[in-house]
Amino acid sequence: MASVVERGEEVLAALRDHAKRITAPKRAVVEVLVDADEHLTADEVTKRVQVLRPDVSPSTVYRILEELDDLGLVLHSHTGHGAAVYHLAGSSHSHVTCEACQTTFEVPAEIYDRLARELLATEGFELNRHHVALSGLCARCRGAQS
Amino acid sequence: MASVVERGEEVLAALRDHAKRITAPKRAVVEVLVDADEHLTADEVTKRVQVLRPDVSPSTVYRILEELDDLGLVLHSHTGHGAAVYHLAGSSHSHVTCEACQTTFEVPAEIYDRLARELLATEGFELNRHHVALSGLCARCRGAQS
DNA sequence: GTCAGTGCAAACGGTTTGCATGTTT
DNA sequence: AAACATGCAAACCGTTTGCACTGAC
Repeated sequence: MASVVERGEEVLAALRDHAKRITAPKRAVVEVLVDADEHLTADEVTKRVQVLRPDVSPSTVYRILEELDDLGLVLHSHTGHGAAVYHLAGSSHSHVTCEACQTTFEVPAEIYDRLARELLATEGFELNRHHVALSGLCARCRGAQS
Repeated sequence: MASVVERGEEVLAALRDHAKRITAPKRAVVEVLVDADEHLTADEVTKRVQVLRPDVSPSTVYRILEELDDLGLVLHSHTGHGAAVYHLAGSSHSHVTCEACQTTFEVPAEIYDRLARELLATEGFELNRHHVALSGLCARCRGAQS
């Protein structure tokens, strides 16, 4: 596993390779994403970026996230409630979001394998494992149910 | 399979049972949903309702859809792009949405069964099969890819 | 007559965009 | 210097809400 610094450098190198300019806001966004353990909304990314660089604007963060997304360096997923969440591309994973507490969890992408195969075989539908988070109840909220 | 008229009456009866009032806008929304073959966004429902009753407002349609949803008479699902889609509750189904053409398709809920079992066993996560639509490429768009 | 339901308009959250300015190359 | 990236503010889409009024019961 690459170190945090290495991952950040990789991302910046990929930007350079695609003839994108390396700017202070981009460095900050990449740093925030590399350091993030969880999945962050654009707004959370913005807030963390602004700790480092107070005058980076939300729209710039959106534009940077979109650029990184287009290059496949970042993935976003929709949770069926509220804002999309972003994270660095890397290990193949999928998401599930708890309808009660709104937490998004990663689950191994392999769990989708059979589903993906069946969808392809029966419907000709090619599943994108990361673009939406499945919805349901997490263990904790399931336990806490009234 | 109940006829279109019967389904509408069932829904209205359920409203009555829950001490909800039966109003012209509600009748129109139910009629639109019963007649709809596809999955409709709130906006599409509104437009169709307004053919019957021009001064039903969008907010009323949202409120009615929410009421029907709360009572389990209507289901909505989020597609990872744009507006949520609504349809009458009934046969158990799940949805997949094509990222290219934005069409939402129904697929048998049983396709999710193994996934649901594995999520429950390994993560303690209880899948809600209808609340989000899986994302990917439909057969047609997969073929048309450049 | 009462109260739930409605229409309207305004607010909302999340995201995108136009434009003038700033910064990387 | 040229092109791209940024900040700001305004627009945008989908949805929700406050309020005064209407209509179902």
